[in-house]
Amino acid sequence: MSVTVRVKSSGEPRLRATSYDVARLAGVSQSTVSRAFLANAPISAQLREKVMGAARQLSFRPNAAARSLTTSRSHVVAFFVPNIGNPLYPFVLETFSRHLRALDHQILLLPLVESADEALAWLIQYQVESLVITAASPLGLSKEIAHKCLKARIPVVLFNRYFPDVRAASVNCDNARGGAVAAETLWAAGHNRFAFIGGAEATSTHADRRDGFVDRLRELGAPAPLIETTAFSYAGGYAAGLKLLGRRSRPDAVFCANDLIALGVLDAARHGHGLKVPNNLSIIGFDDAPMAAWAGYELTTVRLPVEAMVACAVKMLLSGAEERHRRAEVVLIPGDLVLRGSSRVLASVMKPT
Amino acid sequence: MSVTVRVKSSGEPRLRATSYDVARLAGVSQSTVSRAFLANAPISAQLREKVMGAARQLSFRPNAAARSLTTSRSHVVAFFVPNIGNPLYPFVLETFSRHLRALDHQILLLPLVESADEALAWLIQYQVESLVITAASPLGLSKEIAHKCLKARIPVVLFNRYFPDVRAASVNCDNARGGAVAAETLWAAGHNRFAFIGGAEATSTHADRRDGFVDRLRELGAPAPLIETTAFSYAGGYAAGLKLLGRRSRPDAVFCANDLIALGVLDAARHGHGLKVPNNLSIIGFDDAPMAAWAGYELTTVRLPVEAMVACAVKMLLSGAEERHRRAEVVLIPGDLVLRGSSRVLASVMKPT
DNA sequence: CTGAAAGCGCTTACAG
DNA sequence: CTGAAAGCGCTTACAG
Repeated sequence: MSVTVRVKSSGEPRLRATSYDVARLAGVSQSTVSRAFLANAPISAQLREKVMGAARQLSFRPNAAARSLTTSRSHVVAFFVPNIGNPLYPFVLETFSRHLRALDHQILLLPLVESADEALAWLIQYQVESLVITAASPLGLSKEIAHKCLKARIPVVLFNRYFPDVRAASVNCDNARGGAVAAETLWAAGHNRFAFIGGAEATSTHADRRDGFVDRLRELGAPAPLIETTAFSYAGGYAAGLKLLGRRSRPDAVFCANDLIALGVLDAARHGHGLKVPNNLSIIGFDDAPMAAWAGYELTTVRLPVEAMVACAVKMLLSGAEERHRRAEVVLIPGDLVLRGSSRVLASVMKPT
Repeated sequence: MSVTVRVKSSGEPRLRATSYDVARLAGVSQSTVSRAFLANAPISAQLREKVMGAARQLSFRPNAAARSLTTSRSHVVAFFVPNIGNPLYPFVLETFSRHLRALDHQILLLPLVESADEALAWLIQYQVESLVITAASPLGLSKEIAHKCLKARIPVVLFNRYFPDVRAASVNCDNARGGAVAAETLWAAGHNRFAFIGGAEATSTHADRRDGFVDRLRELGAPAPLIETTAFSYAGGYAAGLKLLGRRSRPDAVFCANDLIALGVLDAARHGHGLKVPNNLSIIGFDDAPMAAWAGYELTTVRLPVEAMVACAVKMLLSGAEERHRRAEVVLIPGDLVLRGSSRVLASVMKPT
């Protein structure tokens, strides 16, 4: 005997309707109700309509847990977003949400875990189909999680991150190219005392942006830049900027591993050392966080192509489920330079011959 | 016959283990396996240990979908976060994540929906136990969603938002008190041409912050402030600031409905009108977003007590599940003023007699 | 196209 | 405390 839907006088169902309730109301079998909610099921338009009418009356929707149990598919993608401090990531998450909605997949947030094993247990418990990791967490946890997931046959997509020794799919901005463009831009503007201020050493974003910058400067015949490392944060950038710009021969062109750092450096230059930007110092960041466009900063930066990166990640996510034995792919998507006021444009403009 | 766990040569399970697999390996009944994973189930320490050992070998965790089906409890809380542009909300979400993890509840992100009915259908499909709404969306969608959820007996907690005509539980910063403190602070500093720049008129944050400010100024015998309305964003604040500060008799003290607006006004003052802050103009915001503390802004603001608000919201969430007939509660939690450089402190300091 | 029935992986009375 | 069995609400061969 199945549960009866009791209806209060006010008309709200007290218990949630099941497909049996809908079947009874529509005068069809339960299987037919089930088919009415399946896109390509064999069912006549007539019956489907009858079912849908009854379903509407009862506010019925197929129970996702039951569906997951029978199909062994949860349609759940978990997200591990340790870099919540980066103002770009809310937009990244929102973009993923939009893309995944179109494919009827849901976003479950991975809670803060203490170990990769705990994360894996959680992923298994919630029948997560795949995992998106948006950053390297300080303790190398995300790398370990990625590794264990792959071993457990849970597809992983790394967003703007990769690990040379973990064969997970990965979508990245072409960070090295972005660094190279920054180098070209600063060199063309007539600068000659360069610096790079990076974030956590172990991250691919740090390393690739730095290498792209350093290598291109060398190719151009420019002097080698100073290299400074700090936290991927405003406070980190401020501290590093304060220190770097206090040197005897201070740099006149700084490329930072992300916007948060660049904004900190910019404020350290202005408020800590009384420098003019870009007159005394050009600064270029990376990401194009919303604040980069603010009138108080006008930060020249390399824009992270979020939309294209997410579209690519989602494609990998879903294909990964089927061809999970495919080689791990690392995709690079070019990011455009956004020229704003924090960097000088032309050497000839600033230093007329 | 139940599914056998096949093990590859490399040792990774190909199919996920079930409680039957664990039972077989541990030499106990399947019910015992189930009990081993339940906190207060009747089971001897000895058997539990044996089960746990087998479970570890097979990387077994109880399937949440199956559990949800038998218990009719999903332990899933859905989040509707339309105000993703506010840099405070990533932290709000992170704080919720931390609090809910302790209670073993999961966070599922509500996708962008087109109607309240669509949202409700989604909530039913995913067996969501309760919904947290963190803001009013432009089209009044969140209000409608809150209303329909309550009718469908899905507990709703509004975060920093309430609707006079929807009896949902709600946790708020004491916005009116915050506005009053801003008024007191600016009046004590010797200002006398006040303005309030708000966001969407229909939101309680806008209305309460404005009313607290306006009312307290009246009580103090101060002149009534100009009232300006714009979008809850940096661009909105910048535009409003540009306009307001171009007036013949421009205000010398502005209180903004949130930090994003305040930061926009501040930049409009400095870069659009060449004004000095706080010499020519004091500005106070609301929220204490990370940027408010940046050296480029030093924004005086009322700090949203996120930790306390989230703790309270989580308590409501879980009690709401049981005492859903309780009166809708609107909790106010005081937020402290954070004095920084964007507001003058004392009249006597600035205008010595 | 339609319906009756088995089964997904759990929890929980029920009996011992 | 322990086990055998029913049942949660679906999907999907299977038979017609």
